[in-house]
Amino acid sequence: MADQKKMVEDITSMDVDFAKWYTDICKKAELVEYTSVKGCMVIRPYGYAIWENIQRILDGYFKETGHENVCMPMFIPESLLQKEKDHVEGFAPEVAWVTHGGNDLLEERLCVRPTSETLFCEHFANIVHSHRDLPKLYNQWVSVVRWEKTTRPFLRSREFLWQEGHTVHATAEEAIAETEQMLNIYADFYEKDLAIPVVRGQKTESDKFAGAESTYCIEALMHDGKALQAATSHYFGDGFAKAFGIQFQSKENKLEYVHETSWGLTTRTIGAIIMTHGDDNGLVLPPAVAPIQVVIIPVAQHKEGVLEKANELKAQLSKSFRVKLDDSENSPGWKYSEYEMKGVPVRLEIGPRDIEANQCVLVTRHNREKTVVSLDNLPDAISQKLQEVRDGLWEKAIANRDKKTYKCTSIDEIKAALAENGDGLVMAMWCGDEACEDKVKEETGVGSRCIPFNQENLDDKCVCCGKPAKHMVMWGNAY
RNA sequence: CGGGGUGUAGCGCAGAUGGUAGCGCGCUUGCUUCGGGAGCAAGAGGCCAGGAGUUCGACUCUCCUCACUCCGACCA
Repeated sequence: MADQKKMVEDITSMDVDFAKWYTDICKKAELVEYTSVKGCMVIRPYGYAIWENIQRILDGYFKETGHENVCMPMFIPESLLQKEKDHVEGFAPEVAWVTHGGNDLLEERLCVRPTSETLFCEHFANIVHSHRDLPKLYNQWVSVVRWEKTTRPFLRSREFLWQEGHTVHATAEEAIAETEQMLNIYADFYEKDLAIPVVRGQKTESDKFAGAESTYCIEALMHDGKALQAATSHYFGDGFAKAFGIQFQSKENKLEYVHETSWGLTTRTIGAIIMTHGDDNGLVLPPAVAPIQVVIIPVAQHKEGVLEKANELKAQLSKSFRVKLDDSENSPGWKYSEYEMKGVPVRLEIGPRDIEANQCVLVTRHNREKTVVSLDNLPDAISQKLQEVRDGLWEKAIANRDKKTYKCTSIDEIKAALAENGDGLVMAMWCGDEACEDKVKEETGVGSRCIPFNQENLDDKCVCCGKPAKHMVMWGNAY
């Protein structure tokens, strides 16, 4: 035992090299594998199972709030994409084009959807005629393609999975309410289900979605102090409606344009989970989306009765939880490390001594605490442990965010805070002028992430120019 | 897209001045083990990223391409 090996081999420590640590986790926890197409990765069964859980939960929230799923084509004719000027300008640099069908050159090239506003608009124009047709609350779970220059698993791939919601409404008020509702659904999902704290806010003019009137977002802080846009929700006003001719007859028999929204969340969420909760032993998954919530490790499984008991527990617990029993020939120690690497929230150890005493050992992943519990009322004990993991993750994430949130009233203060404590979220006042936004980024390296809904008056003056401040802005270095 | 780094067995790496490839882990089989990555024994596994040169001969030298990766710029 004295020359016991490192618990987990080949994971770079997160404090040594966070980026390397991240890719190590992605590969060693068997979430992704690279392919021969740059920037396009295989999401492996364990990684995809996380996504399936994310989908299942979110889709439930969408349905509860009256949304329906649809599926649009993956190709957009160039002429359709070009109907909204800002939109096409925003996306043109990163779209992939299909130019041939078989051996024949297409008359009009087709873009592989980078997002589907234009397709939805074309469709809405066809099906919306009367105020009785409104609202239309649609969503789709698909993949989109953006030809990114540099790529990273989950955080930036050329093809990624997401859901994009698209809705049209009779009034601006209704559309704005929808935008806010969806942002709150995302925020609750992140905070309650994923145990990732987020800041809700609005993007500045320069940072909003191409073609949107206003863009809202939730921003999360990763363990290394960088910010990550976790989800967005856009209000389009009637801009797209006018470009695409989406009109309806109102009760007053007037022809009016619809008001539109869109909102999305991507597989990047898996990256957020990894970078918020993971540690040097591997992944740590919030119970709500963990493909395996409880892993049962039989100890001395060759001995009489051990596997039988383990199977019995598995059958019992599978009624309430996602359970795996690992009865492979690997040693118990190997299994402990393996499932820690994979982030399984609760481990259940059962051996001859336990069976004799009618007990088992439960170990929570985030703190590796071991508890001996009775086999009576085991489901209750597990429920409690899963809740402990979720709450433990939340507290850890909140503590990290508090530690890395800096309130500053001058450029020098920003520089000093970042130099002293490393990357983090900088809260500072802003006059609303884009020149100041750019200058802060230039001088301190942190860009504006959003204007948080939760405003605090840190100062009367803009952190940059000293003129009267309009908002507190959250600044940060982002993924 | 700009600047670095790396491509040799599934993974991590070694291969001085050119001579046809090795180590650890993993994998397979057998036996012994089993409460924090077990031990012994016998095995399997390589177009040295790809292409073009130089050379009697290239993993090794030259050029080109590609991929991965890190740091910037940009983005979900």
